[in-house]
Amino acid sequence: MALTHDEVIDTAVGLLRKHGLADLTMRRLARELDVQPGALYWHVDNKQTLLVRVSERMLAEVTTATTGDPVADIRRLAGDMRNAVLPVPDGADVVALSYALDADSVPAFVRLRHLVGALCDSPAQTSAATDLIVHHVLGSIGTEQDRRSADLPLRGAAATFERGLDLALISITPTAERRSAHGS
Amino acid sequence: MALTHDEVIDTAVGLLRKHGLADLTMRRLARELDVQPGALYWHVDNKQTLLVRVSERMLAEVTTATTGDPVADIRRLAGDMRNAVLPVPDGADVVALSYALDADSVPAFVRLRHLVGALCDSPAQTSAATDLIVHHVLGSIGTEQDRRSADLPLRGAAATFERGLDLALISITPTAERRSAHGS
DNA sequence: ACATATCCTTGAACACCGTTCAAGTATGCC
DNA sequence: GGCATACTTGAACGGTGTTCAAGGATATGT
Repeated sequence: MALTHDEVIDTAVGLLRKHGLADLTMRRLARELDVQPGALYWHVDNKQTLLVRVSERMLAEVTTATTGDPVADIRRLAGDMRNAVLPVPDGADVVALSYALDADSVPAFVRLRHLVGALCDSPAQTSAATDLIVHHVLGSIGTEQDRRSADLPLRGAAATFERGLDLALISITPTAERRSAHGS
Repeated sequence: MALTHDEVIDTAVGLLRKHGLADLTMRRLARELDVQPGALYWHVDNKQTLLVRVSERMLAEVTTATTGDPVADIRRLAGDMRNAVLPVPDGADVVALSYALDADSVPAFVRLRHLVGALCDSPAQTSAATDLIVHHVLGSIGTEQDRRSADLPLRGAAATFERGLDLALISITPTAERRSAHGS
């Protein structure tokens, strides 16, 4: 059977999930597929674009339902992204690259921007708030993964993630709701 | 003359500044110092810790004066960090690693945390807000650098950075000041 | 002045890496 | 069968981080 683009990407994701970026090499990937390294270059331009595809695949199934409350939806979407990326070593780095290079090709990012837009007055504010949230999500995950791979303790990473996300959300929550939620 | 730890780090910073991470190799660094690659390992444990030292050196001179207004100080400190890291290709990646592994050894981070703490009620909130700001600063720079190195347009990166920072700051600005600044 | 101990460098090797490309093999179509 | 298109091989090119026995330099003690 001939190799498939999807087969290459899926195997790459599997390799990343199991061993991290250091072991996701073109040669290792070729070995995994019982193929010579050169064969991969028929299906993929180079390693960088392969990583972008890997990132898209990692986030492909992050598409939660809408509840009607945009703030709750954003919180849930961010949490789902974290759950999808955190167990994949070096996942945050890979996803950050694809956010920079081609954010529009990742449905999860498009949806996040849409949800944030519903709470913002201007496109500029929507961009700034979306960026802030994405940077926080990917930054938190990245820090956590860097520490994990260096065998350093993680001291309540999940709670810090949620708290930071809440702070980011405060800035785009309508003032009325903000005051009522202040005491919690 | 014998090689010095500082000389190695300084040359590494210069190399990173001029050519980016791809050209900051142990061999290239050794060539720059007219030395065999093995000699570097007397002064540095491995490449990862070398990068952490490089990051510390990059941020070493980011220590602005205090004006009395913590919000203004934070804004200025964040801007200075951006100015220090942005012109160094792949600088954000390198700094993110050192924030994850050893944030306390970078005075700029310690100072930021101190300033944020002055506006927060609890240590937990201080941690979350500091994380949020650092993630935004490094995420913005990282996105900008990734796009630059891929020859993609940058569409008002500086303005988006400032706006995102303002949003993050809203969440820790005392409510009274917040209402008065809302109309701008 | 000589021996010793510590500091630092060399040179070579090990086991990898991403990428290219002419030449070869399959596969489907007329 | 012939032919074009789709895909793979095998080998090479010029790199990479890291280790380590061996050796050279340098300072200290006598």
